[in-house]
Amino acid sequence: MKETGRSGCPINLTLEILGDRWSLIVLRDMMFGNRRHFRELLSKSDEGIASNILADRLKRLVENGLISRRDDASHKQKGIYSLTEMGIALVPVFAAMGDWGRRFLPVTEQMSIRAELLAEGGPALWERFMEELRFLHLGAPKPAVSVLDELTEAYRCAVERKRAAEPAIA
Amino acid sequence: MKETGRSGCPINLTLEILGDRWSLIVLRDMMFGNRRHFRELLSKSDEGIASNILADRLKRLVENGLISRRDDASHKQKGIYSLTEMGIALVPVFAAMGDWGRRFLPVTEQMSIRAELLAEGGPALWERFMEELRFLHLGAPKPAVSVLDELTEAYRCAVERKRAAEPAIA
DNA sequence: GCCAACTGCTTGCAATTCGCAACCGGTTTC
DNA sequence: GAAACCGGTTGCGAATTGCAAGCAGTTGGC
Repeated sequence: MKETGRSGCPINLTLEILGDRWSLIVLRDMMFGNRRHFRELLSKSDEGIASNILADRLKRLVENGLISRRDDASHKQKGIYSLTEMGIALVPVFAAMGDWGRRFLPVTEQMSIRAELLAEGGPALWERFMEELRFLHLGAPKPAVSVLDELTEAYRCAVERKRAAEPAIA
Repeated sequence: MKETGRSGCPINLTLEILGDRWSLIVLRDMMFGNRRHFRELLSKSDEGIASNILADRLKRLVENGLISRRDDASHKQKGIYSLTEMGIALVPVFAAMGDWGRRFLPVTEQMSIRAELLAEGGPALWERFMEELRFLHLGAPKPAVSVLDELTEAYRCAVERKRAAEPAIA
């Protein structure tokens, strides 16, 4: 996590920045859940990140150039976190990790639907998704269709199906 | 790192297993450096992993099914660690991470040559590499050509070039 | 104008993990 | 017979983590 490592290997340097339990979780929520505020990231986290950890990771991610922070014009205390191009470029990494995880780990069906779609779509879909993230986070032109909407809708449907199939648990 | 997380998200589960500073380093050395013994992984590590950390990670990786351990017939004390199919399937993840790292982080030229080749080769090359890893680690048939040799040779050449260009440092 | 709810964090503290170094019994080599 | 090598283990101080509580300033509803 600290930049004290001595190897210039891409894998090593990547792990020095992202090799912990929470950094990629935060980025995942910003990317796929479109969470942009501190409280959003804190309270809507499926994994229950602690506020001090979240504050530390956001600071570190800003320092490392993966995200940026600006004040929210509508609320003097709110800050808005945005992905940078460096953060957006992690889409293929998430796609690869998600695909691996859904194949080998005990994922829940509804949580893995997005990973499945992303894997099926391949690099072409990733590029469209990245274009959309550039619109949402960097003010680039709005793409014609929303990949995020498709992923989110598929996830919502999967949750709905699950809920219908097991009403006792819900 | 502990499996106490509560989300069935593929990314989260992947991070619970691999989300630390060393696990992927160990796998990288086994995969790209063909290091199979404890001492090999310990002393030839560019990053200088500590022996207790290495022992812990190897144990955990075995427990999680990413690698396996068997005794070396040629030496009563040696153990041989092998990648499982689950570990070999991380090739696309390494490719994505390596490509991202080499684009956005201060990598050294010679260390990033393999990441570059892997990114350029795309899924077709990754599959050939995985086939070779299945040969090296799982006893599958030997492929006609060795991707690992190509990557290693390219790396060796890059080091050689570097050494020739800056003899004072070497 | 007033109060409750909400904002992004910070602080304190206990428990876990990390990183370093030294060490260990057994094995192989020379 | 000695030295090097084998895969780890142990001890220990430092850093990190996770949890809970708290905080000053801001906003929205009435």
